[in-house]
Order: sequence, then structure tokens, then C-alpha cells
Amino acid sequence: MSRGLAGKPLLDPLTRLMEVLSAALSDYLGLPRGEVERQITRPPRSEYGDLSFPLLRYQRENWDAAAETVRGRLWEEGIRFAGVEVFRGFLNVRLDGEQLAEEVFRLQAAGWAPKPSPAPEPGVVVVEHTSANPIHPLHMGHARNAALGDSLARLLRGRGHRVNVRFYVDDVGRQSAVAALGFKLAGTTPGELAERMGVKKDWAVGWVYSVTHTAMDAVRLRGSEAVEDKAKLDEALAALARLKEKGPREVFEAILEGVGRLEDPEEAVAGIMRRYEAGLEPEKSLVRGIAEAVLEGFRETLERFGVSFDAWDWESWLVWSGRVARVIEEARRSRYHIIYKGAEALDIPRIIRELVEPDSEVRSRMPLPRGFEIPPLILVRSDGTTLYTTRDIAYSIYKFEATGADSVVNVVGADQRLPQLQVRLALLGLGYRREALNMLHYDYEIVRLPGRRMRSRRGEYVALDEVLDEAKARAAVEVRERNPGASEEFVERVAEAVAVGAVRFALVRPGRAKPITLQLEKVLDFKENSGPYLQYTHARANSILEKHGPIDYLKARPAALAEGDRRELLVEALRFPLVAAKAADDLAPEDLASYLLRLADEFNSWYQKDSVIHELDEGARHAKAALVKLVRDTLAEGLSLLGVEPLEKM
RNA sequence: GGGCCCGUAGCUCAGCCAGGAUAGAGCGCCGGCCUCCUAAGCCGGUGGUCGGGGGUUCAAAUCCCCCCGGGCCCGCCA
Repeated sequence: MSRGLAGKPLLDPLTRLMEVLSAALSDYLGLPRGEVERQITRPPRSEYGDLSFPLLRYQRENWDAAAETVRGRLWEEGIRFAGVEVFRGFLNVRLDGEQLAEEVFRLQAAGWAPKPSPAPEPGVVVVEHTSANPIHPLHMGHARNAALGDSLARLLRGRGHRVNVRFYVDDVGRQSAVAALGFKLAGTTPGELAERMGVKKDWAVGWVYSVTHTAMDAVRLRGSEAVEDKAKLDEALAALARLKEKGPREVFEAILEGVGRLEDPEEAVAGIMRRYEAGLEPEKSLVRGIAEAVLEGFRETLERFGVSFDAWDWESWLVWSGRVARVIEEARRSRYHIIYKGAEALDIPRIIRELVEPDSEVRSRMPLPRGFEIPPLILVRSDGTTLYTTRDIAYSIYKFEATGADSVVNVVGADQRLPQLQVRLALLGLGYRREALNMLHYDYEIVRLPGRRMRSRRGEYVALDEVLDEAKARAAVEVRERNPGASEEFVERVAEAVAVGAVRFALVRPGRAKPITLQLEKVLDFKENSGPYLQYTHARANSILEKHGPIDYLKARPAALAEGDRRELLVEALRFPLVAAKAADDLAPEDLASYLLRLADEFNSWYQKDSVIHELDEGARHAKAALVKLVRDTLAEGLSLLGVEPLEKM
């Protein structure tokens, strides 16, 4: 971090203004600093000012006194302003453009670069994300999870928190056992099969899993007389017909016949689960081997996608290490332990009555559905194996213990709301109040295919690998067109970055509560409102700077940026530290995405009518170059926080 | 049956949590702009009963209630 002479971090002018303004207003109004800060916003029109506060919510009169107080405070702090006025109840502060420009020149000369305003109280944050079952390649649903989770991690890091990113490998569940059964029947391994099919290992496993799962469905449904089962059977058979075309015939037949020959396929799966949980061979090596193979594929895809993890946590390890057993022991000693439907369980309704309802802090941080009774949570199956939720309780505790985390963010689909809540309630019941309160379910809506859901079990999904390849192919065409004679290496590198940028941006920009219908043409549209648009704008700004050469801050004339469009662009770029900080605090990468689009729009509009390198006045030219540098560096940092590579040339 | 989420321009979305200043973008469509810093761009035009109704308020897209439409969840699955 660049520091000033006094050893203090160099603060950008808007972060400083925010600090002074919120302090002044919170003193004046007697309100908590945080509340004031939350309400200080960008005014809807730039004529109003640079920052704005809705005074009328707190005072119906005497607005001039508030303005006078703020003026006095800014004065004391040496912040020059062009105006502090109350207009229609809003207190608007407009900074002195010349001083702003001077500040920027000074900061840039000292090596400062835009970044989120530092968090007042940095903490340790765990972000768990993606955590796809290791039985098929990552599809676009997982990609949304990864894009969100990784952006959150980058944002939180940028804000100054210590972030620990974890992937939970769910190898103990039924689905892994199904895949294992498939490979057992097929008599092959993921590596062998992948080579034969000419695909990544995760794809090979995905195919075996879908075939096996669907075959089991078909066998089960065959015996049924119910009308709806007949329809389901037809659907399963159709899915099998499609799957048949995608892999080696003999392997397909071997699985199909194998499943048909089994007396009780469900019991075969359950048996694998039991033996795997117990850590017995050969199931242990079989299931592990499959999961490892898929993870290899995940890593390859994720690396491409710009996503990395600090730790991979194996669910099986939680079982084998005794951590799950410990949770069950703790449950047995707990006053909330009951027998429910003949199985060991936690009395969730009682936990709610005794630990949630009387505790206002818990109530406000763990909103429960009203009028909906959450049933007791079963911890152990009758056959002694554990349930996913039980293991998740152990994992939740582990995430805090292993990292010393202050808070844990779980990026998990919105369809998991109830189980996530159950885990938190269970933690509360077992005495892990701090953990229960500081674990957050960051939920997001699913990615749908036009007209239907993606279904891994039927092999009906659009894999992230395919989308990236398609995007890359399209990008390569454009890159070649725009850069005649460019090396293949350049085309390759830029196309890949554009592809990743397009996909990641498309997945992060819509609010997470919005279901995304995957329309490839939209994801692959590199026009305005896209990742590539931002990369392009960055490249354009970069190109100007290259042509301009080094900026001489002694020559740069601040007054050249003090008014008009240049001033507006300057202020907009300077908002970045505040915007990024708020996006981090709100866990809202989409807010950063919107901001970057607006900044790029303003830059492009300005670019069109005001030339930099053709500016005749030397002082103005260096000043404008500094402005371009500010915009370029801001876009670069913002894009990086979203995991989109800022390209220098494209 | 109950709970949660979503419904804003032809299409995709922002704004809603923390009510206020002329409801914003993009795509599409129509018309312009490359002897001048990257046209993945820019400028202009087109397009909105903020799902419907009621309420609270000086003020509602935003808060509350009811209704309609869509999705998800209510398992000894994950």
C-alpha cells in the first residue's frame, strides 16, 4: 500500500470527504456514523453536487444551520468546496474541481492506485463456494456460484479482510455412490474412459453418473402401474437414448445390464455408502478415485475461469476424523436430543422456542419463516450412516475452528434455504451461538435453460467448459478481424480473456435473487453492458496512454479538469473506492458491475469529443492524460475485483 | 395446504433492504458519425397503467395488507 509522509495510507479525496461529511452530520444530528454514511449517496443529477444527504428525513427546517456546520468542518479539514447547499431537503456537497485534480496528480505521482476504501475493522472471513458434487463437470449453475463466490472473495480481500476461500468436496453422499456403482458395473476407470471418449475426466464421470442414475430410475419405474410413473419412465428412457449416443456403446450396455441384473440397485448404492463412510476398501479407493478425477477437471476449468481456492475440504475426512461423530455425541448430551420417527434428531421447534424467540439478537439475525413449523432434524439414519445436514453441521464448526473466522459466507443456491437454516438452528441448539449468528447463507437463484431446469442426473446441462469454448471461438473471430496480422498467440490469449470476461460478467451483473435463463446469444454478446465492453474501454484508455507517453505531473494543469465533462468524469472515477467498499460490505458484486458500466459509458462519451494526444495546450494534455490514467486504473482494479482480466490491447 | 423469492419499456435488467430531487441502462427498431487517441465505440429518435387493488405518509416502484401470475422449498436425498 502506498503511504504518505506520515506513514498513513494515501486516502483518495472522496473517501476523505465521506469521512469528514459523515462525522460532521452524525455529530450535528446525533445519529450513528454508520446510519449517516449509508444515506450519503451520489445525487441523481451531477448539477446537484458530488455527494448528497437526505436532510429532510431528519429535519423539517433549519437546513441552513446544517449546511453551515458542514462548511465549517470541511474548512477545518482543508477540503475546498465549490458549494454546500440544501436543495429540496437534500444537503449537497460539491467539491472544488481544481483541488480534486491537484489531489489526483499528487496521488498518482506518489504511486497511488485506486482500490476500495479500507475496512475500519478488518476481520477474517471464510467464503465457501461452488462446492459442486464431484460426479459431473461444472455447469452454468455452478459457474454462477463460482463467479459470485470468487468476486465476493476478491471484493472482501480488496476491502482489507483476511479471506479464506474453501471448496467442500461432497464425496459421501448418495450421488457419489451412484457414480461408483456405475464404474463398478462398467469395469472401467475415469482415466481410461476419458481417454477413450476423448474428453476431460469430469465429463467421463458425468456421463457414467447420468447413465447409472437414469438406468436406476428406469428399473424402479418399470415395475410401477401408476400413470405418472409411466410418464416418468418414458422420460427416463428418452434420456437414456440420448445418453447412449454420447459414450462407448459397450460401457453403456454394461451399466444398463448391470443395473438390470441387480436384485436391489438401491441397496447396492446404500451398501457402497455404508462401506465408504466406514472407510472400507475397495469402496474407499473407488469413490475417492472418481472424486479425484472429477476434481482434476474442476481445477482445470476453474483455473481458466480465474477462480482459486485456499482449501479443499473433504466431507469424508469429517466423517473419518471423527468430527461428525463428535457432533452426534454433542447432540446426545444436548437437551434438544430426541427420537423422532424412530431416529436420533434435534428438536428444532424447541430450539426455536427456547433460544430464538426470547433472544432479540438471534431473532433479528436469523429471520425465520412465519407460520411455518420447521420439523425436527434427523441426524443419523436407521442404518447408522449420517445425513448431509449432520455432516454440514460438523463442517460449519470446522470452518470457524480451522481458520479463526469472524464470519463465514456460504455461497449456496436459494433452494437450500431450509437446510441452511436448519444447520444454523442446530448449531444454536448445540451451543455454537457465535457460529450460528455469524454464518451467512449467501443465496442465489438457479440458472435455467430456456424452458427447463438443468438436470445433472439426466445429463441435461450446459457445461461451463463448452460455454467458454464457444465464447472463445466467437471472440477469436473478432480479435483476428480487428488485429490483422496479429500472432496466433495474441489472438488466443485475448480471445480467452474475452470469453472469461463475458461469461463472468454476465453471471455476476444481475442481482442474485433473479433467476437467470441461460440465453447463450446474450452471454456471447460482446456489446455494451458486457464484460468485453469494459475490457475494450480499458484497452482504449490504455492505448491513449501509450501514445501519450509518460505523464509529467509538474506540467499537468489542474484547472483543465475543474469544469464540465472532464470534471464529471473525474468525480465519477473517484467514486470507485466508496462504491467498491460498499459493494464489499453489502456482498453485492453486481453494484460494482453497474458502476463500472456507468464509468465506461461516461469515458466513452467524453472520448468521442475531447482528444487527449491532439490537445495543443501542454498543461491540459498532461492533465487529461492523468484523467485517462485514473479511469484506466479504476477499470483495471474494478475488473480485477470481478475476476475479469483488464486487457491492454484487444 | 404452508413458507420463501421474483413480477419495472417488445426483450434482458438496475433502482426496493435504509420512502424523497424529471423511474435509469442495454438489446431491438429508425436515422446519423471512422482522411483525427481502438466503431466491441459515439450522437439523436422510438418505447414505461413500476403485475392488480387497498392502506400508511407531507411524499410510495420503494413500507403494510389482500389478490393474480411464475419459480423454489417443505425427505432416515443432496
